[in-house]
Amino acid sequence: MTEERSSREDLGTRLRDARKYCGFSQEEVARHLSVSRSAVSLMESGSRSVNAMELGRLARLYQRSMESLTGTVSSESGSESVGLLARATAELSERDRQEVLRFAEFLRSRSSTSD
Amino acid sequence: MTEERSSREDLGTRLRDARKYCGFSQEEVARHLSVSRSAVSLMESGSRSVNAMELGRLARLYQRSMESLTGTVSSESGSESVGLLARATAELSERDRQEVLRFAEFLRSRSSTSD
DNA sequence: CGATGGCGTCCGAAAATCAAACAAGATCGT
DNA sequence: ACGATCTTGTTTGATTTTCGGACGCCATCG
Repeated sequence: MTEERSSREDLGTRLRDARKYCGFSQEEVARHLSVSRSAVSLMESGSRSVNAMELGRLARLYQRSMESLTGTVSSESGSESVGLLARATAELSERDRQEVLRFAEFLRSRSSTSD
Repeated sequence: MTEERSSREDLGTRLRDARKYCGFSQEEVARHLSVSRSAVSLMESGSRSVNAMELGRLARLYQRSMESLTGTVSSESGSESVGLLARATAELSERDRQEVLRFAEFLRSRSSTSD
């Protein structure tokens, strides 16, 4: 909950910075998103969550990538293996695929440090 | 409203495709997001909105960009002028900047077709 | 100094979300 | 083939969030 809150606040801060950088008022942004101005204020203070579509429109309005707004790293360098695994197992039988997935699940649960 | 709904369904479909491609169950994704499994099901059917943070974590889990999940185009080719404008006005006096913004606002309200 | 614009915050009403529960279909192990 | 297990969709009523309007505050404008 506290964790949730802090990253929402970070997002809010970035949103506010981006908006001010572009010279928009909350009112204008509100109209752009079809929400009330107070909603925008709450978003920027982290007291209201921003949904995916709103994030998309904001990114477009502010000329920024979504990632730069949320602060998430698009792709952690270490493992691009996920897609490849899926591709590989797609050709196996339903049975064997299940095996592989089970094993992968096992590995995931074993090393719970990373995602 | 109908518009809102359809793009949420699109997002849901992409989320479901991505999840299946990676071989995850809704249960696993739910744990990853710290939500109930039913929530994931509703997300994928478009009956529940996905907030920014959830979208971020999903993008990371599925090894995809947020844009590819929401289907939004990161930057519409036509106008990269917004950032530039902001940069330019940053050096003006408070007064003059207000003038410019007022003018920009006027232009925006004039041609209400685009964003 | 009055007016205006931008913003934060509070409020009750309305909507969204929650998790738990059940049903259904598929696949598994034996 | 049969029961066990897994995965998913859907419903339900309680809870939480969000809504937009209103108010006050502060800065700037005229």
